Amino acid sequence: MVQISAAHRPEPRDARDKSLEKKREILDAASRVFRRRGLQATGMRDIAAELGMAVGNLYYYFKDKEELLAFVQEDALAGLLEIAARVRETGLRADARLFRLIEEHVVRINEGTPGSLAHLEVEALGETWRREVQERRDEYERAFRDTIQEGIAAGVFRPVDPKVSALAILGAVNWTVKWFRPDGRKSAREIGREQAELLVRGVLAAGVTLETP
Amino acid sequence: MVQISAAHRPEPRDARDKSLEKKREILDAASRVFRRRGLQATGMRDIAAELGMAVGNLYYYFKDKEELLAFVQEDALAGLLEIAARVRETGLRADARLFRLIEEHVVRINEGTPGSLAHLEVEALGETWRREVQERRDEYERAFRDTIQEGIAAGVFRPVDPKVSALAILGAVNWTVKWFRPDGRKSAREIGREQAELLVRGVLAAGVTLETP
DNA sequence: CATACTTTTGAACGATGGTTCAAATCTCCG
DNA sequence: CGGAGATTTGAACCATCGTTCAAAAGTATG
Repeated sequence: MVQISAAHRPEPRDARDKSLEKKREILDAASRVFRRRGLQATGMRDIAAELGMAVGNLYYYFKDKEELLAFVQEDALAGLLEIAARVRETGLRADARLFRLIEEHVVRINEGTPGSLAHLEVEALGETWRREVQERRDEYERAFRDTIQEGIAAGVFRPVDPKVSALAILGAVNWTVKWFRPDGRKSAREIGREQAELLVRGVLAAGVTLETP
Repeated sequence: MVQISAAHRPEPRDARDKSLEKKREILDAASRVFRRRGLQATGMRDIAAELGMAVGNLYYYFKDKEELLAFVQEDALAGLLEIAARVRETGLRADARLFRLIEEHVVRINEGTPGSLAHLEVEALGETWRREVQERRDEYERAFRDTIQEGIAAGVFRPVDPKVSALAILGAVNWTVKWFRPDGRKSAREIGREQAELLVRGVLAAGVTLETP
């Protein structure tokens, strides 16, 4: 969820909703352009052009480029965290849950605008925002680490280092944004499932048969 | 290897070597700054500062920023391709070779300056140079794809999609540059070996025992 | 030394990008 | 309709970045 810093403290309800809605529009447009042109390469003017509005107007909704960037990243991470929560609720065995985490992650970041890949470049943020975003990212990584940890405890996974394994997995899936093409041979879901199979098998203990959801 | 376009066509031997040596120095310095500040974020002035020289001097050795960038990337890829060739020569079984490819890749891009991570951002290059660099990168990716393919043919790997698997592996290992810290708990080699074990096991056929070099 | 060359310098130029702001426009409610 | 706020505009400002260039410094050779 996006945390709104009401710049103008408007009347109770209507105006506030209107403003929030507009912020959403801007975030979505920014996501779209980021994906198309790359994060660092897109300027405020590009984002404004995508919306058909004047540059200056962006600054009515966001303090500066960094704040806009941070919001986009938090937004993307919020979506992923929601997925993680849903997967956890299934109560499936660790391998099946890890499988799903991977599959859904690949689908999410590669199709549909709200996915966005922006959170992959935290370096672009200044000290203040970076911590904020990184905290969320750590939370998301923890979903992977915990699942791996639980799998080890349950004996379905080998005794790997949960941190290194989680980062290997996240690296593999995040990398897909660099080469996935919507008009390619395979869908995001197909690729997600293939990668899930590879990566989950990589941590599976000997003698255990993979449980795929 | 770096392909030198002798800008000034100097006398036979000495001057040429001197110039080449200087180019090396610049490439190394550029690599260092890129790693520290990020690719897009570093300017010509930063690179010059790293060397303690004036900005303009860079343009005596490289036509423009793009050429410098392309050379850094080709340089990094050349190092990786050399590793790939050496691994192939070992004649080991496919799983052992893939293991080594992964291990050495992680070591190379994470320690020592000449490793560099610059080749991860091909988008920064213009049309002309991009093809040049991408061709080399494809060649490197082919080393992974071929090894996987051979493993499948030999029955040591499951029948995975070599392309998707290769990209998953490369994603996992390339991602290490985003989180590896030289002063962390584990060395680049340790991390490389752990990831190699995870990733190779991921493609291993049922019943085959991993052969680690 | 003197000469011819390579190498280095740093100021300056033009373009671009983030940002500001006063004015114009829109939106609602009395 | 009128006026008070919210929203939008776009020109202008300023810093930065890639790049150029004429001049200075260095280096080797006769």
